[in-house]
Amino acid sequence: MVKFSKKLEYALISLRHISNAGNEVIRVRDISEKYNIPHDLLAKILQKLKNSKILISSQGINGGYTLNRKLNEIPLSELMMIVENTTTIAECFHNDDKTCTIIDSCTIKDPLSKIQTEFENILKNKMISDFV
Amino acid sequence: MVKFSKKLEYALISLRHISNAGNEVIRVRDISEKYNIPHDLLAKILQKLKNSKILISSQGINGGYTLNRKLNEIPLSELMMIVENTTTIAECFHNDDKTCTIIDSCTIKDPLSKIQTEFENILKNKMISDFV
DNA sequence: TAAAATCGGACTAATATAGTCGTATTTTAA
DNA sequence: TTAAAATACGACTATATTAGTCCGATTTTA
Repeated sequence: MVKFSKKLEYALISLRHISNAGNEVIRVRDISEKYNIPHDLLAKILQKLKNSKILISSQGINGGYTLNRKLNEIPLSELMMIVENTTTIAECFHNDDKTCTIIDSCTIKDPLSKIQTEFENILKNKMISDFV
Repeated sequence: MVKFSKKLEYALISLRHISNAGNEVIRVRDISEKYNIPHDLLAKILQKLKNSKILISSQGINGGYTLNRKLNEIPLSELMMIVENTTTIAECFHNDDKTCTIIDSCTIKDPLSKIQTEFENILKNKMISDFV
């Protein structure tokens, strides 16, 4: 069955928590303990969110994370890319003005790719705020 | 990344092929060879489709499969359940007439379940014919 | 009756996900 | 100034899922 990953769930839980905390700086440990998420695993997920500018981090003894972008402006697809290290599938140029140069190797032709493409389009229109 | 399985793809390819063949009986070997799909694996997938009444099989030397239902009447979600041995997620009774009896343990509360539920609703409205 | 098809359980291999470990760096309060 | 506590990050291990294989049984018909 198609499943969404734990990493995605941990990211969503964290973003909700940090978002609800307003300007307060949130430590990895705070989230890890409250929601029973492995600390090291969560730490890496939040690092990725920081590297992609969704969170802001501060190191040191009073360090932690705060939000850098509004959750209703971040598509779910973007979050999935970030936490799961995947790149977007190739854009399809097989459009009306006949600019497609990759017809021979076009992956959209097979059924699974059609599903995958349609699915990813759906995810682009779902914002994180819709789920937390 | 969320991915759809090879089994689902093999099922879709097979259904398209059998559908296009009209009344002709199609052998596992025909599909297996034409699309380079492992024979034994494909055989089991088609067996499942037969057990769930999407295909009709005949055994023996001239045996094979034919279609039993129209592809535009089979939701993608149903096909996924069949080929991947999964059961549907629990129906949510948390509806207007307040008949929900599982609020305390309701899994829809966490973000991932919200996504999963929405996603499965989408799949119910996509028919196999939309993808093959 | 032999060939060729489906039937189906048990098994193995490959891949992806989840989680752990160790060490470095940064910051700040005592 | 130094110890504590936080993030930073690569490498590693464990677990779960998916993909594929193997082998024998049953069914049908030329």
